[in-house]
Amino acid sequence: MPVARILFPMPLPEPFDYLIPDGMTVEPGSYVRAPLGKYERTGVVWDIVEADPERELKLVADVFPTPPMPESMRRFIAFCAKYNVAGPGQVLAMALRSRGGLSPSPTQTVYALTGHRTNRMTAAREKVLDAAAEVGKASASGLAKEAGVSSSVIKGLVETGSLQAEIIETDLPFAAPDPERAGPTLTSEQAQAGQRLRDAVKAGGYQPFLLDGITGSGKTEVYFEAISETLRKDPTAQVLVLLPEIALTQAVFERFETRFGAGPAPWHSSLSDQQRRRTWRETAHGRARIVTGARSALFLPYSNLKLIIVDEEHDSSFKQEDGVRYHARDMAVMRAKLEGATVILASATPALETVVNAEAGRYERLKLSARPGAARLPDMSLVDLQSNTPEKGQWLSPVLEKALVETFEKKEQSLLFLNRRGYAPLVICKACGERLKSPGTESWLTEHRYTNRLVCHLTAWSMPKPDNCPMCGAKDSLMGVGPGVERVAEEVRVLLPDAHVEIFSSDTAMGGEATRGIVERMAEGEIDVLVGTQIVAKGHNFPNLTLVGVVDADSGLQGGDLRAGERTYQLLSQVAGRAGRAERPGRALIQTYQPYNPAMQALAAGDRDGFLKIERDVREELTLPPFGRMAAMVLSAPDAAMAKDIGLLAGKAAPNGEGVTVYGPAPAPISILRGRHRLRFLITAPREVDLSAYMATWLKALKLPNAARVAVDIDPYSFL
DNA sequence: AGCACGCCGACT
DNA sequence: GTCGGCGTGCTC
Repeated sequence: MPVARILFPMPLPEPFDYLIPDGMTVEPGSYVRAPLGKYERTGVVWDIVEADPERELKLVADVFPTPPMPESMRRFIAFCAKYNVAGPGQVLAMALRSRGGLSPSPTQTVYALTGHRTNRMTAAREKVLDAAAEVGKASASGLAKEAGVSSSVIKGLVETGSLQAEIIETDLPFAAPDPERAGPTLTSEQAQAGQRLRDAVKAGGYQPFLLDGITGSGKTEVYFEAISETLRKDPTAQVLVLLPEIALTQAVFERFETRFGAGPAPWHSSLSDQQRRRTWRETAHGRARIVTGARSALFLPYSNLKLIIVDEEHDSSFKQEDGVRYHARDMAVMRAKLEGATVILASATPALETVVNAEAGRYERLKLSARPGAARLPDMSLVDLQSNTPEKGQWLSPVLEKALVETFEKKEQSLLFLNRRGYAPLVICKACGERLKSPGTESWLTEHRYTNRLVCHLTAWSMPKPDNCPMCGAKDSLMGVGPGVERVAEEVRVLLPDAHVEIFSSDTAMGGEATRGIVERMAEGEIDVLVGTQIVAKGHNFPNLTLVGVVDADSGLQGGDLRAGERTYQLLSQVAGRAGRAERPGRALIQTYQPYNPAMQALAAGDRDGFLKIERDVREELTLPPFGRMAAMVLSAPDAAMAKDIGLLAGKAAPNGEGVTVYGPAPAPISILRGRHRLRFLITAPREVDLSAYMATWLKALKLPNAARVAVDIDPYSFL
């Protein structure tokens, strides 16, 4: 008697066994319902084995009409669980993040004109027929609302035969992209890279690429060639394009639409339930041919995934930092391997890990070194703040001020970059010296003048700015310290009273609509100086932007983070790359107190490879990633005493491992977060050690009180 | 994950 | 005497 082993999307240690009732067709990968405890739940048949006739088992209740999850996907889930030290069920839960996707689309009744006019017309009926002529097919309530009448009028018109009811599915299939559509004319360099990708897709099988092209060199058009070939070669093949969440904009959607005549299926955290189940269902049935999404789109149940593109592959948003902690870029490469697919990692500033993989021959490197047309990379120069100090209480050096004035006088645009939201990143009391913190954390409150509130950027907690110091009660003693984008914008407004200055940060650009507004005004030249955070670094093209000023280049270098230098280099070169993308040459001024830091020197010289070489040597010397492995274990408890106890407990439980070094426990850099006291271990090992297995053994040996929590992070990025 | 079972403190 | 706090263990 065959038994279905069903994996549930829960943190259970293994799949559970169920009998398959007579007449039910179930295969490995089938999506099923089965009784579990008190309720019936959805799971996936992991495999089918022979039953022990002695065992009393429950029966599989139902099978969904969805194509079974392919074996490659099940193997991917198993790998992902093992590698990232999570339960397979927890990983499966990421793949089932759409409630309705397993069932057929819900339906809706819509009404359309039949062309027949009754002779018993009334004013209300007239209005409805007019509305129907205008909007086409619509629901009864929609039509009634449009016409400004009650829905009983619709009912009457159906009875007289003027309107006809029609049942349609609410989740429509995505329009099919057309691979034969001609793309833009490519430069010879682009065409060559594009042809290499086409050849790889034609040959089939696992083939990893690093598409290494400077900002503005047309990486997108080149990987569009690979997409086109994938769709053309196999009419059921699917393509996944992973993008940083922040880059999933209307503009990107439109680029796909222009190239392939149809937009991609979207997947990201702010989709509605309806959009989510639509993309999920269409992907599972193989009807969505191109999916663009944030990191979680990697866990959609593609029926025939043949190409994965990780755009901006160096971007740290591909690292998931809670729940199952995984790196979508690394998992994408593994998924491509299991699917026998082509994978393209694209970036102007590839991660050191990726460059090392390319140099070792594990990835094939394709270089794009020129900007098409007249566009040139901006001239970069460092502004040494030691000798070029801004006036007290200001943040723009005389050199940068002069450049801003010149640019404005030439009627060109400037962009000032500062990765700090709000007005001031710290608020202190002049009377008692208190630094205002968010409750239950060690994190400082940021002053926001725009809303007149004090905000915690870590927990999003906020309060109106009080008149009196909450500690000593002194009146009007609270003072914002340090620069935020609001304060820098204020400084520019004093410097250039006639200029139109705007702020671009996640606070001013809530939602796509406001973002588009700012981007459009900037593109049309209505804004003279844009002061922005990280959000300005991505993708936008502003033809008249010729000056980029980096207000505080050093801010990213602090914190003792393993990748601080690398990240600073990537971010700043991306920001600087915004300047001079059309005919006019651009320049970038980078304000720093550390002009001799290798990252700064490399930026000024435009010597990315030289910088990577220094980084590489340092990491190799210290056997840090990618030359060694690293993991973190973060423990938290509701109070300091328990935190100390569990730290000792966990330290004692650490197993011995060949070559493994355990550092800690140390207070986590943000040691109190949301009222919980946090400790951290860092674990390093040589490359050949299976650090995942080591961490799993440690976790198993660890018995902690219920209030304590543990999280394992393989290859941590954030050191918070 | 969700839920039941169970064992101790404060209430009609 | 019961109601309900959340620690522990189970779900094929």
